[in-house]
Amino acid sequence: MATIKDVAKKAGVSISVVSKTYNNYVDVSEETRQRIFAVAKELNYSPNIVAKNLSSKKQMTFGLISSGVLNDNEKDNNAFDIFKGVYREISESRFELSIYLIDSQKQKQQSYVQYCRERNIGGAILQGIRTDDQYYTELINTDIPCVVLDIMNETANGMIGSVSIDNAEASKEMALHLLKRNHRRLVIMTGTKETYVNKERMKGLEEALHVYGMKLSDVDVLDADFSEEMAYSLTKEYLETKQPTAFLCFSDLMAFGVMRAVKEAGFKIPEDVSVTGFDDLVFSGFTQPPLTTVKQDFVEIGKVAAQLLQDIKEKKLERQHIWVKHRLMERESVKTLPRN
Amino acid sequence: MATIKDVAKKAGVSISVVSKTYNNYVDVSEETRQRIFAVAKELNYSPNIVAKNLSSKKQMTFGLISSGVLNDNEKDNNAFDIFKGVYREISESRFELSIYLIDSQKQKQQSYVQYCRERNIGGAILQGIRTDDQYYTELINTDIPCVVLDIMNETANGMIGSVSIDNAEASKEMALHLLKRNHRRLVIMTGTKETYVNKERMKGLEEALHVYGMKLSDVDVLDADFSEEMAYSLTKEYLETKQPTAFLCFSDLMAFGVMRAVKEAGFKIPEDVSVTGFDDLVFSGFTQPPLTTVKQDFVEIGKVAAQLLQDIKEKKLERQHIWVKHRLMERESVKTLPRN
DNA sequence: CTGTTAGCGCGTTCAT
DNA sequence: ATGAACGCGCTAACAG
Repeated sequence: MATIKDVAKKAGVSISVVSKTYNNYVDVSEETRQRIFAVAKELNYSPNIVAKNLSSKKQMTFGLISSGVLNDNEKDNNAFDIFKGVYREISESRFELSIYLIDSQKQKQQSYVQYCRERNIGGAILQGIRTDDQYYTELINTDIPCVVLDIMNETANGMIGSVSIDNAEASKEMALHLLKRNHRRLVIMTGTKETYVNKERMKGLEEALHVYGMKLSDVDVLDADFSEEMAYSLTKEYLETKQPTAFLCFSDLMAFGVMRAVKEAGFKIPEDVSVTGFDDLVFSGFTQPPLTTVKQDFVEIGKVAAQLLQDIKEKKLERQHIWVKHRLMERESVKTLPRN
Repeated sequence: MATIKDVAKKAGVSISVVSKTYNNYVDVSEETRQRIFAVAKELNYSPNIVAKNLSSKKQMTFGLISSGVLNDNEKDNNAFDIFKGVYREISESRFELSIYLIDSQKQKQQSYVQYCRERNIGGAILQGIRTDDQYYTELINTDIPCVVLDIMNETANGMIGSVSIDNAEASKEMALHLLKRNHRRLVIMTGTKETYVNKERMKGLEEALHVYGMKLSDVDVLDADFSEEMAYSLTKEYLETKQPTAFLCFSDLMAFGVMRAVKEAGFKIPEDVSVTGFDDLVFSGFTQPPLTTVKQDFVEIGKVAAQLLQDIKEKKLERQHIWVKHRLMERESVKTLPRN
């Protein structure tokens, strides 16, 4: 492959002139500029990014540190959609994208900071990372700009941004959706308690209940840790003694488990029991019946995260947290009950 | 971040000794070796991959050039699974992985060769690339080792490997599966004619027909270009005049389209019409009825491709093409007909 | 406008 | 067993 040296020699100039024309310096005569590009084309030259990266102390690559892409449930394509959004955005910028996928099964993972340092990564997007992850803490305490997803950063570090939908609001809307349709005997299938999203969704739920003069203690809360299987067995057990009118689930995956258990218990959805989800996975439009849920636009979330990271990197940061809009997808898993 | 220089200074040695200990040279005394690692740990040092890449003329990164990840049908996660397999394998090796996703919508894409050169990429895995892609031809004619998926390389270039299931055999098995169950009025829903996989599947089909004393002209062939929608409309139209006993589809996506059209035409699957697919998408286990299809293990394909690429790179290549085994997934979309 | 020089962080001879 | 010196391909002052 042709190097900058080859181009310089053939064009009869020094390498610095070549470098300058490629980096849009103004002090290169239009004539030599043209000549250099002509020679470059002839030699099939294009600058080596690796060398460029090392030489200019500028950092030109961003990292996407993501858990959940590798070992997620096969029906769960969220992490993948985020990846798509990030990739699209970054590929249209002048940055490179490096991917670091965490396999939560495997213990031996590398420090995120080390990962970034080794690759001269100038900023990272974190997805599916738990706040109690030691490497997470290590990373956000460095000067490496970060954008975190589904975590509200409590850190004072100005280089941290975050992106998510308004989980509390979305959850409130969904609860209201059920309440408005006269559902009162509700079961809430929640996810991992400690997570930011779960806390937010609980908050929204409480607000909705409050509107109807109810409290959290007026509904049953089952903790299924965002797991389809756990939701399935909890529901199965629950239905042996009680019969609620609706299950409000904090994820579609859990809703799938609930639906399965409800059907196996001999109930019809939504005639006997209503079910709602959260996320809007591809699957959710094809369940029987199609699932009413909150749509999160993960591709958009990824895209926005990548934009925010660039903004932070270029110091033109305006806000710390960006809300991506969600949407209530009304399908056929919810029945309107007669007013009692 | 600490550099090799810092470590050298603190350990009281020259940088070359540090470099050597990190690169497993034998001529470093065990004592200084230990000391260097101790200092490195203290300084939180780890070698800069970018610099390493530039300095050693060895190429340490592989590229995954993939079409279909970005703009594929949302139900189609094949490209993603391949990505997973490749990532897993590469991340356990000493190589880095660079991703290059092709958006077939956008015209302005960069030459694959240029992509590789700029990043000092030492080998590439190509997926979802068409053989009539000009950049494809350009790339495989260089000395850059490549592994192509679902393409049988016709090139003489020894640096090219390929991985796929045995499409002909799989197709034959599926056709036999139908024939054995006394289906004779068959409709074959084929994909893009020019593709390698389609040709192979046709070949297998013909072999199966031959076993039963039939020829290709004894069945109806509909070309749906691997598109769900096209399969849908072709089926719809077809069913207005004819009534076959089974549709053999060259992809699950097309099978979905067929199933929809069949149902809309008032037929039951599999009671009135049987349908089979190819790929085994996540969705296929959840259609009504669950789809009988050929499972391709895409994660495995990705993994094998990455292994093969490493082998080629390290010159210990044994074979050019590796077959990954497929599996016939017998579910509920095929009925056994009474013998006629 | 153009060229010279000095690195970036590291690997690799070649002496010692 | 260790170190000095050179270079990978490029950017970035600084001179001219």
